[in-house]
Formats: sequence, C-alpha cells, structure tokens
Amino acid sequence: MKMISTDLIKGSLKTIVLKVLKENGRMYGYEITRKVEELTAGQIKLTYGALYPVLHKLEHEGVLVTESENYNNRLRIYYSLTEKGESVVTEKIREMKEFIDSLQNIVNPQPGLNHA
Amino acid sequence: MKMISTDLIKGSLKTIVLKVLKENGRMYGYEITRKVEELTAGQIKLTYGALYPVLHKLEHEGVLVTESENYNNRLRIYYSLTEKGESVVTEKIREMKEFIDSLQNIVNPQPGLNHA
DNA sequence: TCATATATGTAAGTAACTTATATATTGCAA
DNA sequence: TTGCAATATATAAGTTACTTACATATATGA
Repeated sequence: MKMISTDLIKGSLKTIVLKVLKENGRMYGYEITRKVEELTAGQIKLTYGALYPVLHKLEHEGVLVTESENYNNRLRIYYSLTEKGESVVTEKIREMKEFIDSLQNIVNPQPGLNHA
Repeated sequence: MKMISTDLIKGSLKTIVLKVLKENGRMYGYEITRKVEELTAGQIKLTYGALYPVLHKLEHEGVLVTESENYNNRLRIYYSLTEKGESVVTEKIREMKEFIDSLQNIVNPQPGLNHA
C-alpha cells in the first residue's frame, strides 16, 4: 500500500496534531507521530522536521503548554491544549470536515445535488 | 459560511482539476474554477494564478491537450485528458480517496478499529 | 459610464513543508 | 561486543506549490 503524497498532507499537519492532542490529552512529539500512523494505517507519517517546529510554534502562540519529564533516561516533552487551544482545535476540525465534504463532492460527485 | 483555508486546499489542486476534467470532458480554465465552486458549494475557489500555470504544466507533461476556440469574441482554450492523463487521474483519485479516509479516521476516530 | 462577469496570463513573494544533519539512550540480535 | 533499530528531540538549508498583485481585453447590464 503506497503512502499518500506529501503534497496532499501538507496543510493538514497542524489540524491533525491538534485533533490527536484533543483526543488523547497529554502527548509527547514522538508519540503523536506514532498515533497518527496508527490512526491512518500507516498512510500518514509525520516527519520530525515538520512536527517539532509546529509544536514549538503552537506553544509560542499559547495553543499548547509543555511539561518535561524523564522516562528511562530519555527526555519526553509532553504537550497539551490550553483553553485557547481547545477553541482553536474546534474551529480547525470544523474546517477540516468541510474540506473533507468538499473533496468528497469532487471525487464522488452526486449529480443534481449541487446546482449553483 | 467561511471559506476553507488555502493551506488545506494546497496540494489538492492538481487532483481536483484532473478529476473535474475527467467528469466533464473538454473544459476551459475559467469553466473549471466555476465547476469546482459549484461542486463544493463555494468552499473551494481556484485562483487563476494557480490554475493556469498548473494547466500549462500538465499540458507540457502530456497529461492534457488543448484546442483554442473563439466564443463571443473571447478566447477559450479547451483542455482535455490524454490517454496518459486518464491513467494519471485514476491514480490521483485513488490517492485522494485514501487521503480522505485517513483524514476521516483522524477527525472521527473509531476506537478499536485501528490497532497497529 | 462604470462595475461586473467573462477569459487568459505572468511575476514576485510567502510559508509550509522536506531533507539532511546532529545528539544520546535503550534494547535486541548476531 | 558490536552494531543496528527503536526511542526521543531538535535545527538548518532547500524546495515548491501556492497567493497576491499586476496586466490585458470584450460583453453586459444598471
């Protein structure tokens, strides 16, 4: 099973990260990539070069907060949504659902259902 | 109803154009943007600065061919899929369907359905 | 007469990524 | 005991698919 082209995924990263955090509460970066892989049956694999900068940016914007911990001599930086983050993710998900609907109307058009 | 953020749409443009051309046969650029707007209830509006370069590129790659015509003193350049284009669009649609499935598994996770 | 719709096009700029690189520990297999 | 895969985070340089702005021209309706 071929992976999805990165061009398609590009743009969805932030929403994906936030939604996974909303579902699972506190998570660390590495864990997020694994969760996304699991949810998408390996179709979407986040790269760390994309993930960490996004997490830092979201923290800087006050959407996420961090807690550092040590597990088995390995640093883990847990991220969780702030109150602001909760409302951001709600809006992002709404938008993504509309996006999915739009794509579905294109790949699987229902004749007569849309007439502008 | 707010439009979908361009970041999300970015990456889907090529597939959208090709799929619409597959459904409707011969179309000109302006017509394509209108059709996409119609199909997505105004959610996705292609910009000409993105559309025309993509059409030219796809023509250059042998995915599309053009026929110029004059309608009401206005130039219309009709695009249609080549044989190569047909197989390209089939693959693109397959990929987009997987993408939609993946996004759906994220925004609407089904517990217990995915276990890696 | 003036805005809106129709129709195509290019050039400059942005930013969200990818790819490559860096570091360090654990655990398992050869 | 050596060496690779997995775990864990991170930055820097480069790419590219777009957006925004600009350019041109006709038809149509207010």
